[in-house]
Amino acid sequence: MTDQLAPQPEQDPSSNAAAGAWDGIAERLRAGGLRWTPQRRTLVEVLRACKGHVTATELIGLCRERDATTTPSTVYRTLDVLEEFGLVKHGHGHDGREEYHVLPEQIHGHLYCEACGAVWEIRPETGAVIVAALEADLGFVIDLSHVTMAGRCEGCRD
Amino acid sequence: MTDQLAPQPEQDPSSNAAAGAWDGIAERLRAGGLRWTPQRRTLVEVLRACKGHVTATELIGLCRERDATTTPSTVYRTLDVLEEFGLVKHGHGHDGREEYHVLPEQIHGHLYCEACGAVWEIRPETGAVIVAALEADLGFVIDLSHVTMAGRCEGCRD
DNA sequence: CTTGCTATTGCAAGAGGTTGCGCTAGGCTT
DNA sequence: AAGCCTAGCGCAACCTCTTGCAATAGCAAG
Repeated sequence: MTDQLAPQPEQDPSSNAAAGAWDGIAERLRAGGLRWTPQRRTLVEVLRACKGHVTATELIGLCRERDATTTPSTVYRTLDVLEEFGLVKHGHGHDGREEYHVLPEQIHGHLYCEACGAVWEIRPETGAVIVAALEADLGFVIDLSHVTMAGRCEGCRD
Repeated sequence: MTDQLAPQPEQDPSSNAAAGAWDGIAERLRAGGLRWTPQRRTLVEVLRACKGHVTATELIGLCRERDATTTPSTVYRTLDVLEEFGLVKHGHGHDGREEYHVLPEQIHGHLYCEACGAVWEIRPETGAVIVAALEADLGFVIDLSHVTMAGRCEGCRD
């Protein structure tokens, strides 16, 4: 189950780009009748320092480093709120566990190799082909980043 | 979160086709040094009566109807064994929960509409396009049936 | 039929995630 | 500066799934 051995793995060039996207949150929350609490502040600080993908468990761990009193339910609920504001987006890894995409700039899908455990990114052009195929078929517009598809990478198919 | 409202939902024409595929299991298990136990018998009886897809939770419930002493860990472990024999195949629903495909005759993917909750099947031809696109891109061979992709169906995209 | 090896079982504990509920405390109003 | 309304918090309980371990029971051999 070891990860990140892929020949062409997770590239994150403009990682924490648009870091300023977080700037107005306190105000944006209040504008919607929501509140800016210490717990939310902690989670947002953690997320600002994240690039790409994080699992919910990792986020809870990181929050606890800053505030040992962090409770899981609060983190999950805050993530739901942030998702409504478009600041994070949740998905499911190959095993169904939750993982969050921070600042989903460029939507891309993921492939998990069941044999070597590596995770690959689907190139945007290929993703576009997939999305187009489904739209042509059923008129369905999919969110390619919601799930990690499983299979076998080039080097692992017997 | 109600399901099965799709205009073109889950069709299962030859549902429990190849029901005979279950016939030799006891012997096949023994041939591999494994054992035929009452618990496995119960689960297989339940599976024989299933068509298409079932969640792990549903299976545990159905087993308990036949044998109230059924324990979850045994069911999960038996499902793993049956999967190695190709009799079932596990995947993950849109929310990451496990679901099993019984007698995976024709591999097909699923789409979940986040708005209306309906589940749609991806037509084999469309699935082939998707698989081909990924193979051409990265040489990756995916298992389209492992996950349920999420998005919005024709009637639900604003 | 009895014996013995070991695959399986059931239990208990634990990890990840969700939910209902009473109390706390943001933050707008006066 | 004080008060009120209610969003959000922490807790406890529950659900799904996994894993380690000791005891049980298939089943093949004698």
